[in-house]
Amino acid sequence: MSTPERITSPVPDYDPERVEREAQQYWDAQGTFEVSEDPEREKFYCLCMLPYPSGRLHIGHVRNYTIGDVIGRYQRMLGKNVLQPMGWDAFGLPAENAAIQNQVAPAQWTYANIDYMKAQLQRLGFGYDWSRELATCRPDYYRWEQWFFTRLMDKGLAYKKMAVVNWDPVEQTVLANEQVIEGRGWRSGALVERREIPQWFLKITDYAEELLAWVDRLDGWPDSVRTMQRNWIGRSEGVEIDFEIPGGEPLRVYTTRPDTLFGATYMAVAAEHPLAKHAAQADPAIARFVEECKRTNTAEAELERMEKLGMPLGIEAINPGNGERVPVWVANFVLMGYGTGAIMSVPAHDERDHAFALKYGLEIRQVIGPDDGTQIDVQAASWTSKDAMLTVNSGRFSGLDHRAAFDAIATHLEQQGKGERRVNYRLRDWGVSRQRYWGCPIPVIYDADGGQHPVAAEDLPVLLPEDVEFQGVNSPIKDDPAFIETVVPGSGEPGRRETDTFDTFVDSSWYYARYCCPGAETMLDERARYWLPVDQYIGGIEHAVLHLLYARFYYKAMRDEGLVDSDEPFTNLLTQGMVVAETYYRDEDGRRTFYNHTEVDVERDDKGAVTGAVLSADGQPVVVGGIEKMSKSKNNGVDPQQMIDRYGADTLRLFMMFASPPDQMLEWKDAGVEGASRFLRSLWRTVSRHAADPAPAASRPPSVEGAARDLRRKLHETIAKVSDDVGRRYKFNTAIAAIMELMNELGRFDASAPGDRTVEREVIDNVLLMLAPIVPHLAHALWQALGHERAIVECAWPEVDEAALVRDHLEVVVQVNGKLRGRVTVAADASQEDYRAAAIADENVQRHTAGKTIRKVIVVPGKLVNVVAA
RNA sequence: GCCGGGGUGGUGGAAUUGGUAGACACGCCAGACUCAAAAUCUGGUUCCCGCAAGGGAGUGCCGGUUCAAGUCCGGCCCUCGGUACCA
Repeated sequence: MSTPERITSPVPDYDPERVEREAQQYWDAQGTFEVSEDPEREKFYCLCMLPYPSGRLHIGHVRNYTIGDVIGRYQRMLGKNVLQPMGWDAFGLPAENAAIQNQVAPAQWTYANIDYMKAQLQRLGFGYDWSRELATCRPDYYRWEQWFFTRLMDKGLAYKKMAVVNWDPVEQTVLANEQVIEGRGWRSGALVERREIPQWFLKITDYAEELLAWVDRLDGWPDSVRTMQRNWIGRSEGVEIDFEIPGGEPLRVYTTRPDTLFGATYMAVAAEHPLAKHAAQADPAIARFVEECKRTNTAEAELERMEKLGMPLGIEAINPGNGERVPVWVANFVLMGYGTGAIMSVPAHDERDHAFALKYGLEIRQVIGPDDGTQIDVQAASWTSKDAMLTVNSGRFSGLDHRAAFDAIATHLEQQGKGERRVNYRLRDWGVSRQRYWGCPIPVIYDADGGQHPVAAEDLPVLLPEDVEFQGVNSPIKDDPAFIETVVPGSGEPGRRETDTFDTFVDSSWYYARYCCPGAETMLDERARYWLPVDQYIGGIEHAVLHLLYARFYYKAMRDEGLVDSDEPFTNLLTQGMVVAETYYRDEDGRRTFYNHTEVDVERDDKGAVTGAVLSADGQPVVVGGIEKMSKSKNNGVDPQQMIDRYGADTLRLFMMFASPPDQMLEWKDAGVEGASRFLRSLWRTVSRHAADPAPAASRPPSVEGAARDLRRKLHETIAKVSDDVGRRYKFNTAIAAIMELMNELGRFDASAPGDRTVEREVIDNVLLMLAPIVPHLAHALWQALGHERAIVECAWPEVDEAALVRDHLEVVVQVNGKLRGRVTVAADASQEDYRAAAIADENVQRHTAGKTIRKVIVVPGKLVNVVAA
């Protein structure tokens, strides 16, 4: 504890606003974070997923960017040439919603948001090279996206086909899945329909095999993300089988279970399947059913959860295994977009087929069973195992295991010309067309015959008009002759522009490469080869599949275009857990309005449990909607601005890193910031007082003893732990806790012996160095106050003094039969026998072993002794 | 439905390779300082029994492996994220 007489002069209070302004001015003036390619130094590209400019930063952004900044600044202290860029994922749906609601052009709304949020990021002191800033809605960015798409068209990797969308029949517009609530359009309240329209696709499936193979080599990625990507790609080996239809084209299905062919008792096709369409023409009941199948949105989760319904088409197909005739049904759970749009149903050995068969009284026939002869009842439940099974009731294919039956039946079908082995992927081609305004225009021109022509490179970019007014909800460029009317490249004939725009995932699939070469007059240049791949990528776990898979695909496509020379874009990935928060809403006039927690008063019972909530403005109840991911649409974001204003950026940064480990979900509550603020104020006082005293001797005495030795040991143990936590484990919360423990110990240290102040100084210097990545402004100011000439941002990460870690004695715990019964101290070099003797000699151990025989003594050196007695 | 996470005190979380459950904080309680408040400092704080020493229980639920299980295995429950047009 510091004694009062040591205060030789009053020290200024911690003023975060001033400290942070001065540090930021220093970094700006020095150009600290502006970097260039330097082949002499090891590079480190540290990247956070770029934000959507929704209006204000929310707490999830602060978490994400603080993690990135801590890693970037730490790597910088290790001497690397660190690039940290920042930009804006600026196209997207919310800008159009704002436009429709507030009569403001999406561009204007977006640019205003970018300005505001950029100022917020700068206020937080992140070490970005702002000279590389980009916004995906700027023509100098999307020009190259358009150019690359025309290259993909030339290579046949971009193509057009029919695909289903959610159609709002009242608004006469396409809806995103998010805009469909309980089957109805979120504005109109109308029942949404599925509708097929022509759309552009990228052939990501051409890369399925490579994307899958490389998942195994992404050592720097979390296993959970790798598993999710593997499952998403969903490679399967199966057989395509033709079922003859008397008087018609054969019905082709794909199955991964040809071993169950003899159990196929009915077929099911999608509502959009030609067979269903044809049958609907003749039968009004089928037509009604097919029509009914359109009354659903396109989301897989919805489709899988809805009631499985079907109708017989009055058609029969011939099972090529046994020649039996089986009925063909139309079913709402079979989708045209998957496989062939038709399946063979084996109710005995597939859960969904089983449920459907029970519902409609279809035959359930067992064709596989346990290989030990155990009887199973497939009428009661499906039996789906591939292991320890044998085929039965399968003619000459009976008595085989899964692999043998698969091969024998597949070979038989191939010989008969009725089937072929096929590798299939769950992964589907990437639909990139959006029928919306605020996105990158797809650079295609149609001639009078509907022919497709990529826009010539010299005519790019196809500019999106920014000065627009929304009439209703539809994209203003869809009926804007000035945008649409053009000439066909080459022929000079009148042509019409594509009015669809790109999925915003296209924008975010290559931005990390463009950061490397700002201003380039090509898509990428040589500079990209220096910086890529990204060494550390940090972003939300919600992007585990879509964004991260699209970006991987795009990178490989860029590689094949000769633009980059590595295979994967992100060497190491840190998936940040989401910051989630309570939602509150009301349903009025068929639309749902969400309210922010700041607009709501929560009512609790005696135990603190939430019983309900009312809107502060009118005192009327709102629905407590449950905890969800923070999002603009759910209006459950937390505004970090108040905390910046009140406590400063460093306190907020420290709190965010201390609150939980980065990969864990964080349920936001406003409490706890106070502790971070208290720690920084206390640190400020301690260091300021120390700095106000005369400087201690520069070098430490050759040996320090007693309390000073213990303190030095604690210091170097802490350096070891913090280096491991920050550099390897990404556990910033425990790193901070370790530093707090060290500071608590320093607070108890009475610096009175000669050399003590030197040790105290060693602790303070190293604490500031370790905290510099997390609270860089405060570290900068205090480092300066201690009289260091070089700014802390230019200093190296501390090193562990191994000699300081040495201990003479260790305390270990003693258990009797696994229960803690005492503690003993042993010499650091104690033998197993020493441990055993010390443990058995312990008074409490004696009491618990009295009258028993000691059977075994387990010694874990340095940790514990377990005495097993009975 | 399917795929991937998570569940530990009043709260956030710690326990890194199977070895002391609850580090470090928040909150709360008591005390010091103060006319008072704020700030600061000291002590206490998983639950139950006990003056204490100490004992018992305890990491979502049920069962198992082990000298030893929050951690490993089997089966459940709840919850969050993704589910291809939110980003």
